[in-house]
Amino acid sequence: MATREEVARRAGVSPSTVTYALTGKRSIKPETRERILQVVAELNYVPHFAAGALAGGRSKTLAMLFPGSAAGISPVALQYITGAVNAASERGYALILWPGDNADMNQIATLAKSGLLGAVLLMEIHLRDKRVEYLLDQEVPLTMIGRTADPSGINYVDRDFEEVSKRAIDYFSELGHKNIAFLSQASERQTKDPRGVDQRFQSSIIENAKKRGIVATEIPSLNDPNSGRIAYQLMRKRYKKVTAVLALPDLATIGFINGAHEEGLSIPEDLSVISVNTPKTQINMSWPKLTTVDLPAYEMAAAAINITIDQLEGIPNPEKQQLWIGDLILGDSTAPYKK
Amino acid sequence: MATREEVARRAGVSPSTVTYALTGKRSIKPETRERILQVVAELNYVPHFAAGALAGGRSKTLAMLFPGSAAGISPVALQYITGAVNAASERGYALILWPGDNADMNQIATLAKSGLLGAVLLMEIHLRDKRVEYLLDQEVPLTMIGRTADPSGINYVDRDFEEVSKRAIDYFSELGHKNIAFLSQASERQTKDPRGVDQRFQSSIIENAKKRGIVATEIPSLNDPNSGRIAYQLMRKRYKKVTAVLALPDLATIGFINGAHEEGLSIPEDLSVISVNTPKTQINMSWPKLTTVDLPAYEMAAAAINITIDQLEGIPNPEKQQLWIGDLILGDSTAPYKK
DNA sequence: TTGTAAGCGTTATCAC
DNA sequence: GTGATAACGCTTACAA
Repeated sequence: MATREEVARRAGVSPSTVTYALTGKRSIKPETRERILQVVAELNYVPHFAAGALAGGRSKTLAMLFPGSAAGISPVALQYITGAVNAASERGYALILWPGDNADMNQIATLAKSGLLGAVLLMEIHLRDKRVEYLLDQEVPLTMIGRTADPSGINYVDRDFEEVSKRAIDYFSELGHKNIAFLSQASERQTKDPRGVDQRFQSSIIENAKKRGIVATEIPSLNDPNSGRIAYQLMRKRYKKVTAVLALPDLATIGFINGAHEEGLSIPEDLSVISVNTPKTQINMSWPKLTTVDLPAYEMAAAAINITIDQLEGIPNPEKQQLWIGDLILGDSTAPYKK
Repeated sequence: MATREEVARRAGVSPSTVTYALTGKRSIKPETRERILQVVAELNYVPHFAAGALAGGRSKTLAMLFPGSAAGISPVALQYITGAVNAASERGYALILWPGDNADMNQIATLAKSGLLGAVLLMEIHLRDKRVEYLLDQEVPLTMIGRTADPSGINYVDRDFEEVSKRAIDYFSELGHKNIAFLSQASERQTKDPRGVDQRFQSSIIENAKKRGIVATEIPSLNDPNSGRIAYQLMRKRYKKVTAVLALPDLATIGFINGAHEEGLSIPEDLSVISVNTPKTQINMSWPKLTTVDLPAYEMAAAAINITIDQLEGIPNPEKQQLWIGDLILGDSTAPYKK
C-alpha cells in the first residue's frame, strides 16, 4: 500500500509537498504538482484514513443514529438513510449507521470521544431531546432531521407541517369532505416527551381544519401495521361520520388500509386517505395507490448531509435550517365526498 | 478528552499497562487492573479510534456495500442492514454503508486502501462476481450474503433454496395445486451475469415441482412494484391455468398482488401466493397477509457480521459458510385448489 | 508482572 | 515555492 513518503520519493519532493499538492492548501509550482499527481495515479496512492484523522484531529466520517431494531424500521427511515449515504459518499465522507434506542447515549459518547465520528445526524427528534442536549454539550457537530422545540442555532432539515397539512386539508375540502380523522403517531412515552413532528402535525391539522370548517378527530396509533389495523377498527366504531383520513405514521397507514379491506370497505369509494409521510417511491407499494403530500426524504437527508459537511469544512452555508414541504401527488386513495 | 497517558499517570502505571488492562492481551495483577479500570471509569476514557487503527494496522470498521439508489431499496435489504448494524455495534464495530452500483470498485478500493475498512460485506452476489474477485485479490476480508458459483474458502451466509422451494411446493401440493407459476427476478444484465439466488431459485423450483408432478412456469420481473403489476397481467394473459404463484422479488410481489386486486381477482380464492423473500416483519404490510417461507434476513446478517469479526480477530468459527432456510409461515394468501 | 520505546502515516508549524 | 520535523494516541515487540 503506497504511502505518502513513497510518492514523495518517486516524485523527487518532500512528503509534505505531496500533501499540499493534493489538498491545495498552499500554492505549488504547476510542474511539481503535475509530477506528483502523476506518481499518485501510478501508485494508486490514497491517503490513509486513520493517519489523517489522528494527525488532523478530524474525521471524514459521519454517524447517523437511526431508530428501529429487529422489529422493523420504516421505509421512511430507509429513504433517509439512502439519501444520506449517497450524499456523504459523493463528498468523500463515510456514513456510519448507529442503531439508537435513544437510551444509549454512552455509546454515542464513546464514538464521539473515540474520534471516529466527525459529526452526527439525528432522526426522530423530540421536542426536548436529551441526545441533542448531550451532543451540543459535548460539542459534537450535529444536524437534526426534524427539530426540537427551540432549534435556534442548531442545524436542521425538517418539514413545514403548517403547509403540508394545509395542502392535504385543502384537497379534502375541495373534494367536499367535512368530517375527517387524522391518524397520528403515538408511542409509549408520547405524552411526556413527544416528537416535534407529532405536535406540529396535530396542531397544524386542527388549525387548518378550523379555517376550512372541517371537523377533525385524532386517532393515535403506534407505527406498525397491526396497530394501524386496530386504529381503523376503533375509528369505524367510534366515529362513523368520518369520510376522509389524513395519515402520518407510514407503517400504521398500511395496516389501517388493510383493516379497511378486511372489513370489505372500499377505498376511496367509502373512505378517502391521504398520507403525508410516504416518499414517492413507496406510493406504489400500497393498494390502492396512495394520494400523498410527498415526503422528499431522500433529498432532505442529502441536504442534511451537505449542511453538516459544510459546517465541518468551514464552508459558509446560509441554509443551515431548512423546511421542506412536498407536492400533493394524486393517487387512487382519494375521491369526492358523496352523501 | 482523556488519553491513555493520563489514565496511566493517575493509576501510577505505564501507558502500555493500561492497554493490557483493557484488552487483556497479557496477564495483569488483579489489583493493578482494578485500579486502572477505576481511573478509566472516572475519566471516561475511550481509546482513540484512529490512533488504534493506525498503530495496529486494523480498523474496527466494517463496510457493507448495498444495492439500490434513490429509486428504492427493498425492505429485505433494509432488514439485512438493520441486522448487520446491530450485530456490529454489539461487538464494538462500526458499520459503514456504501451504496454500490457494482460498478464503482474504485471507491471500494479507495476505502480499503485508506485503511478505513476492516472488512467488507457484500449483498446481491452474482455467480461470477467481479467485486468478490477484486476484493479477494486485494486481500480485503470479506463475507457474502449470498454466494458465488464456487464459494469455496469464502465466508458466506446464504439460503438453502433447495429446501426453501421444497417447503413452498410441498405446501402447494398439499393444497392440491397442480399448475403454478414462479415470479423470478430479472435484471437488465440478467442473462450474462445472474445472481446466485436467481439461478438457484429457478433450478430448485423446477426440480421440486417435477418431483411433485407440478407444472411450473417462470415469470420474470424486475424488482419493483410496477414491473410486478405487469408481470401479473402477462401471467393472466398467457398462463390461464395457473392457480398458485411462488414469488421471489419482494417489491415485485407487492405489485403483482396489487395487479390482481385491480383486476378484481381475489387472493387467495382465485390465486394462491407464497413469497419466499419476505422477512417476518413485512408480512403484515401486504393485503392479504402473505404466506411465506420466512426470510430470516436480520439473523442472517447478524451471522454474517459475526463470522466476519471472528475472522478479523482470529477467533475460530467453524461455521464460516452458512445456509439458512426459514419457516413456512401461513398467512391469508394461500388456499386449497378448487376446480 | 510491568515498563520502555519504536513505529504507524498523516497534518501543520516552522524554517529556508 | 519547498523541505524538515514535531506532534497525534495508540499497539506491540523487547527489556527488565
